[in-house]
Amino acid sequence: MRAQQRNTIAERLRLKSDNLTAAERKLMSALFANYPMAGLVSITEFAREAGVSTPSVLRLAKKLGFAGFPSFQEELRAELSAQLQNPISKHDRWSADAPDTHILNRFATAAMGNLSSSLKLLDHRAFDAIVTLLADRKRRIHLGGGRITHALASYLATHLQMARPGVSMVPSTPSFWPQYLLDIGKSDVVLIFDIRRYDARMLEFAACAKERGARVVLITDQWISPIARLAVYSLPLRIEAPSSWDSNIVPLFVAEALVSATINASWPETQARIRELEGLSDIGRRPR
Amino acid sequence: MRAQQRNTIAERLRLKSDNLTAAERKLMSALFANYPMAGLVSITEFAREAGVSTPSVLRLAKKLGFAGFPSFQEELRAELSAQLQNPISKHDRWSADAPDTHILNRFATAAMGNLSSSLKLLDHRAFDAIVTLLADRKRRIHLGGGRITHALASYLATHLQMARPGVSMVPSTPSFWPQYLLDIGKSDVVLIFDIRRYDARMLEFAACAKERGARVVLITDQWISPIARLAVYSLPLRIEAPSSWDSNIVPLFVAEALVSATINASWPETQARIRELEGLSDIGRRPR
DNA sequence: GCAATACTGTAGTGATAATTTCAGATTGTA
DNA sequence: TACAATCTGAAATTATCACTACAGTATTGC
Repeated sequence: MRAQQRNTIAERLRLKSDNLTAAERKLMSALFANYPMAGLVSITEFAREAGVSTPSVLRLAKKLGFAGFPSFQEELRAELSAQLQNPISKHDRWSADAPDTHILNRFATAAMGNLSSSLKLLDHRAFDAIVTLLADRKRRIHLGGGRITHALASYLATHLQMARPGVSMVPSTPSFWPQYLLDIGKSDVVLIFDIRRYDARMLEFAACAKERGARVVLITDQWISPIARLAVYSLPLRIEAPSSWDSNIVPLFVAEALVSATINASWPETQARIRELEGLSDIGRRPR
Repeated sequence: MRAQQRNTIAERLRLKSDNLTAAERKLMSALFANYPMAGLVSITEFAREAGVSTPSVLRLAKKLGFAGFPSFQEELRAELSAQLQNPISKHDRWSADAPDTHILNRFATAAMGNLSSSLKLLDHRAFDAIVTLLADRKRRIHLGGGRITHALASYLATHLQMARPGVSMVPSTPSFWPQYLLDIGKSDVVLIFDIRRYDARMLEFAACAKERGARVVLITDQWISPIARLAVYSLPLRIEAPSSWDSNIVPLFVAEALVSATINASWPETQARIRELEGLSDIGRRPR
């Protein structure tokens, strides 16, 4: 029977993924992280890599219809061997079974290209300087974005708020801006996401903030928002996607990297803050 | 010293091929006949395959500078692994002048690793099925997320709204849920982002929505939210980051790919809608 | 809230793999 | 043909691996 089964182990796992236990999912995930090499080590090592016990590996192998770990491994080797025979296959594909033209693969290629070329263009000293600003607790941080990028700014705000006090979102409604600007002063930092099509009103906001002495930091696309002229630092990123609009993966990447670097830059205070947050975080949740 | 050696085992063997003994040459040709798979079996089997004894294999391994057969094999695996991971491992460094340890480079490596293994894990048929649901204009779409993932859901909502009518966000305040649930019916789709730490209230919401006949779709992490049991489709993604919390780059990637695929799936109607949107989009903007 | 079920890891055991030892085989040289 | 040097594999030893039994821990269903 087993010989009839044409599917690869990867496919079989995916099909069964609904009725796998937690330990088995850990294994699946570890295997896919480096497929199929991760499974070609000893059962002990594979188990350790996935963070489970050896019996769990064995149980998974049996669940997939193998007599034991060695025969599971033999199948993996056979697959790999077959794959190495025809050089055209797989390698350049992201989602193993989907065709190259599948949107997942096309998007992955684009995202990968964007990230890679953004990072080559990006000045890491500017990045570090921005981190220094964000980590300075004497400054207040204001985050803003346009219609689309608002979600990014809000994501960054949520994370920065965990790291430090004095972080707030610029209201998305312009009519609230006057009173918001009132409280922006010399030591403040205004970080704006602005990618095409650039938001004319956001430019006005940035100009007002700068006039009041705030430092403007800009995250924009390769065509560079006009806000750049007002900004002390601006990071231009690549955002092309195989779709009718742009991809915000790289801006999100930068946002996450900024948060992480900011936290590292002021770890002792941040750690204390996060501890405190943990203590409070049951509030607003229902008891189990 | 050995660590310095950059050559592959194949190259090293060819260099040494002049002073190899008869048994060792047998091994070499057996290995090259099916490189490197032939060497990835047990020492016994490899010896038998080449027609020599096990000590001969061991002697060859030592001659090449390895401590024993296992470390020889480990090197073979490492070679193969590097070869298979091609698209990722090309860039030893992402941001040109920054050191490898710079957060930008570490984050980029993690992000690409996550993307690559998520796509291996991801069932593209489930993805396509979700797209079919999202593109079906007879269904209404409800998007929800937890504290962190709310921004993702909102990002997806913004884009889907451009593509089709009947898209709305699940309110983030649970007290509004009863009246919101009231309007959820049999043909509706509820798409939820839920990554650890999983939101217990979101689970309740999903359960209620399912009870009312809606189809629940889940985007989650590799440890899989409990909502998966209610969902018709769930996409588990990798979200590890070199920071104290998780990266949402891959979920955003999936969100963007979903939008793009949804638009493609119903292009004529969507095109008309986008044209109309263009016409309206001056409203709310000041004249230049 | 409690019992029943399913899941998971620890510890122990048998099996197999890797390594060492050593004697026999092979080769080249006088 | 004898001898030395080298090579090779059988057998014994050691280390590691694959597997089983069982008991503790979560989860589910009532």
